[in-house]
Amino acid sequence: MEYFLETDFIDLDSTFNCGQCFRWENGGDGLYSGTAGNKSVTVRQEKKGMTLLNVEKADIAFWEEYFCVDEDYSAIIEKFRADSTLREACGFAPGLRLLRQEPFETLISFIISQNNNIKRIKGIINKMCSVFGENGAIPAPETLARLEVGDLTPLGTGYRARYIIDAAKKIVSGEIMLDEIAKMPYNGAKAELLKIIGVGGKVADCVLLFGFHELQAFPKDVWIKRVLAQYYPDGLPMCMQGYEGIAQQFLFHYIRNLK
DNA sequence: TTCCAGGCGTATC
DNA sequence: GATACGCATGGA
Repeated sequence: MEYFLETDFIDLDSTFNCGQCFRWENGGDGLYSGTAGNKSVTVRQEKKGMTLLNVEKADIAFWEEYFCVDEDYSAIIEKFRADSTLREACGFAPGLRLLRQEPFETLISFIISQNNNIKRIKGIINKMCSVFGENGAIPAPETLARLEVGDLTPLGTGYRARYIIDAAKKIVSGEIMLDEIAKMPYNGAKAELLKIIGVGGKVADCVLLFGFHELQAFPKDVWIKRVLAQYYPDGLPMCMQGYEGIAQQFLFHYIRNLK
């Protein structure tokens, strides 16, 4: 069935291409096809929201959650206007919205992302899903935990192969419990994620922000470090407080697309 | 050929 | 705690 998912405003192009997700493809004419968790859908850009083109009724709630339809961005962006740099970044892509992604998929994706570029990240994740996943979804932790480094290196994961396997093993063994992390405050949740080999502060913050919707997480990658040095040498402005992660994403998308 | 990419582990101080 | 270096891979 088709379903109109109403939001205040969401720009699918900047939302899917701002580096938070890796599994959406632009089909042209305002159409995008993507996979999240074990569900796939095609969406069409609308003025206020989007139309889900091939969705089952039972999955509508899932996509409403995924697209965070109840987040009040007009209020958040209004607060951000107190800072001139952030005001420009929001003006550059006013319809950019954070997604609420599946934690394990986000964890594996951002382990792969380290010291890598977005195009390659997408390719590696897509290969991993088609080779080891069911129906094109990200492989289950149990599947990845059974692999050896040599099984993954053909995908191009490079030295990150052992990190991926370590993450999967710690989840299968129960040493890391994503359901528990979801309930924990930011600092404790981050400490748990840091137990995984290959997960440092930046990857942990990405997982918390994109996978657990911890909006105070502020991932510091090479691009954002340049932003901090150039625009915020004395720290982040007050107007970001509580929504540092959303601000980060506007800034990241802005700085990457400046000529 | 060298440099870089949504960094991190390890060694060393 | 800070800093230096190596690391797989492929595109520029």
